[in-house]
Amino acid sequence: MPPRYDPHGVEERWQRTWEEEGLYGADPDPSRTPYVDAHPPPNVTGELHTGHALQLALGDTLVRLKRMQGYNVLFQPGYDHAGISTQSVVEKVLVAEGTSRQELGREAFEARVWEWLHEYGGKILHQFRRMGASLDYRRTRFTMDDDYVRAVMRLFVHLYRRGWIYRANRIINWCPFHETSLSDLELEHVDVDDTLSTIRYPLADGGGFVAIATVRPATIPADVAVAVHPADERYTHLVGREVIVPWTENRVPVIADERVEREFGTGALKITPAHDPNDFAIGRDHGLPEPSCIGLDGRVTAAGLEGLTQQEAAEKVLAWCRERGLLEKREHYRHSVATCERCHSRIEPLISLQWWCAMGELKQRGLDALRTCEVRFHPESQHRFAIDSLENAPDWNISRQIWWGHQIPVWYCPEGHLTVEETEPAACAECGSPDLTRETDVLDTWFSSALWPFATLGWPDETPELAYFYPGDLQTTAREIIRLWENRMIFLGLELLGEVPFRDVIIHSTVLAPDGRRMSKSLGTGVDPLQLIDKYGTDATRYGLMKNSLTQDVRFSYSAIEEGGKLANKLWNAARLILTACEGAAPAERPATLEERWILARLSQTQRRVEALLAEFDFAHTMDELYHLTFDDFCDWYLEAVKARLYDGDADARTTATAALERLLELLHPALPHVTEEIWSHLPGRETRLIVAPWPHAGNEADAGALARVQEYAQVFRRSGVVPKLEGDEKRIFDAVVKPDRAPRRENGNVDAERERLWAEVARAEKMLANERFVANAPPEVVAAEREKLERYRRELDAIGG
RNA sequence: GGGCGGUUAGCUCAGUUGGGAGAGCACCAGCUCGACAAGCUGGGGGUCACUGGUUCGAGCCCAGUACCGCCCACCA
Repeated sequence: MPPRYDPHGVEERWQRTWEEEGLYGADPDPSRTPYVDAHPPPNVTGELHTGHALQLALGDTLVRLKRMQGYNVLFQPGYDHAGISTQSVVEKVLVAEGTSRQELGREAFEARVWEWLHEYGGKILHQFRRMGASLDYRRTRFTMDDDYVRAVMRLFVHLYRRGWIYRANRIINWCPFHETSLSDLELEHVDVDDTLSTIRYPLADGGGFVAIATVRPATIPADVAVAVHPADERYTHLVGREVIVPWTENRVPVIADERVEREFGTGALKITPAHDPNDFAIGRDHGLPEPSCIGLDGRVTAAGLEGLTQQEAAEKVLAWCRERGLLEKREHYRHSVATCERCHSRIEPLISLQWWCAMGELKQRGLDALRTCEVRFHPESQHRFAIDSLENAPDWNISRQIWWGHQIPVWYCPEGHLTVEETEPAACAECGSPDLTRETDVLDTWFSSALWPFATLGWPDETPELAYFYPGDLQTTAREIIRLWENRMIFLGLELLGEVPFRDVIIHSTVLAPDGRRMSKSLGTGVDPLQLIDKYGTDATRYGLMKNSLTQDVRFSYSAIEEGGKLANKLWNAARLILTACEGAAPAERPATLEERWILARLSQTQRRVEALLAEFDFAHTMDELYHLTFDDFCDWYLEAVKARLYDGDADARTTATAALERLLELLHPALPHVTEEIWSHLPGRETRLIVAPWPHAGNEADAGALARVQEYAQVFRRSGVVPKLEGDEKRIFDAVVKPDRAPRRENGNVDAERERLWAEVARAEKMLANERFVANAPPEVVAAEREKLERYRRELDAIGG
């Protein structure tokens, strides 16, 4: 065993060994209790980032604990086909090759995507392996696998027959680059500098005008009304009259609606239902028409402006207004606009025929499960957020106009009848026409992701896996996908299988860059976890990420990773001492010494503490406990106390030390799997791997405080230089650990300073105890604790001759 | 605008029903004593963001303010 622990090579070797020996695998076994964590499938084109790394560290730590505790653990891996993301990546390749998706045509494009995926996709699961994630890789699933596609089709047909899927014209977010609709959740809002124009709409019956403010004059040709707030006295006399829209010179009504902000602009709002979500809602409620003046390519279609960009059209319209004295003013205006989160094109709100999933009953079932805590989000604040999100969930736009994805299983006949089947029907269900055309839209990626916890187990077939592993137990995810994913898995699990897919959802912290900003490639603030693994090792990276994971947002910290590296090295050297000090010593029989009873008690105590912390998913404090157990208790006190006997060849000391080390390794394994398994393999007589070693039973903790007095006196000695009066075992341990004869000589000043400090403490405690109100009002145990402290300070003062 | 989190040592963060301000890193000093210099021991360093309140006593509880951040919404 070399004097330094080097994770390189060791970690990858164990990752291979565990997987090859089938120790990650889980199969149905009715004699054992299952524990299931269906890990969020990353994008098939994705790369490991710190969010994944933290997510894996948390999930894997818990799953390893459960495995040791005897559960039949299924940690489910897989990929998501990630519709728009993947299509974008491949399209970029095509552009670089001088061709395009349109040129290839749909079928060839899809083939090309598969080709690309076979070559470049799916690398991220190899990166998951580098995190030591004990996923059952044999069971890797892809949301475009044949079986999975069948599950998605079944879901669509199921929901359609339930009457919850419908087709309707609504205003949607249109991405002109990807040429598809996007859900609200796929947008990114960015601030832009813009111009706010105030334009006068003359009253049709003469006698003045109404001025409105707009940032999009190009949409004026599609105006169908001007709206004012019903309580706005400036305008009440105009409601019901008509104004003339510039450029088109159409007559439109002035209407009253409470959604108009009186304070913004002039307090009057032009209504363009076809190109603004808010206007769309107002228009529908007032029964207004919905003419359009902008096409799918983002260009203007209005009469006289055909084919112009919106910028060009705006200038023409504004010039028209200026000539007629209708342009009141133009001013700089900074506001946020919606962009596509993938390509950052500006989103066009358009009215379009789309497929929708009604949320009514599904939402209700999900809410019931959340409110009764059948599923619990952790921390509690995220549980409330999940409920709020679901309560406010609008109907779900499930169709996308892209090519990479699950094509919607709807066929149209020439008569316009719809046939909805899982597989291609021979004829129209209504008129029998064999002339069928399939819907070209594909489904929203999250529609298929929502099946993950059960489609991975074989649903809709009644497989042994589904029967045994469903419902699962755990989900570990990021905050931003609670609405996109978690809530939908919950209500679909209830709808399709009658049970929630998991009990607990850990919402982990967001890892911010060291400077406190969001980690992002474009800001250059990202930290690459693979580089961390290369530099510090996987165990250190896992430890460091989990150490700082307590609050909602947490800054990345290199020093926390380094701390993990030190912990691994410390452990390594503790093992080196125990294993090399007295090789080949003969066994003997003697009662356990004070320090031996103490360390075993401390190990049990920490174990129970760790179990309690992990039951509450408190990983940060778990790391803290493990660190101090290893450094302070195990190395600095216990090993220092028994070291001499180990070198003297005391076989009992070695036996106990090895047993204590085993316990320590077991406690540390879930968090630091590699270094612990490596040390474990050096222990004599190992028959099983640590990864599947049984989690220990908590033992006797009576002696956990046995060294308290020695530790107190060590403090006093180290500060004052006065050797305390101790006897027997206590003196022996004190001498071995503190080594008073080797300590540097102290000047009298040290004694005086320590004496002064203790006197101050005594005075403070005496004052508190003399305070009648304190003694009367404070809880008895607090008063008792204060008396104990006072006694301790007096004892320590006595020890240094105060 | 809404929701949530944060503000404690130079940095990253703990601080468990209110009762002696902590850890790791960094810094300084001393230790090569048969595991580990990625070590051991000690030390310096804090107006616990601010204001007010409750209390014998507040980092912690209450009210308010400021600033930082994450998520959501979108007033055209």
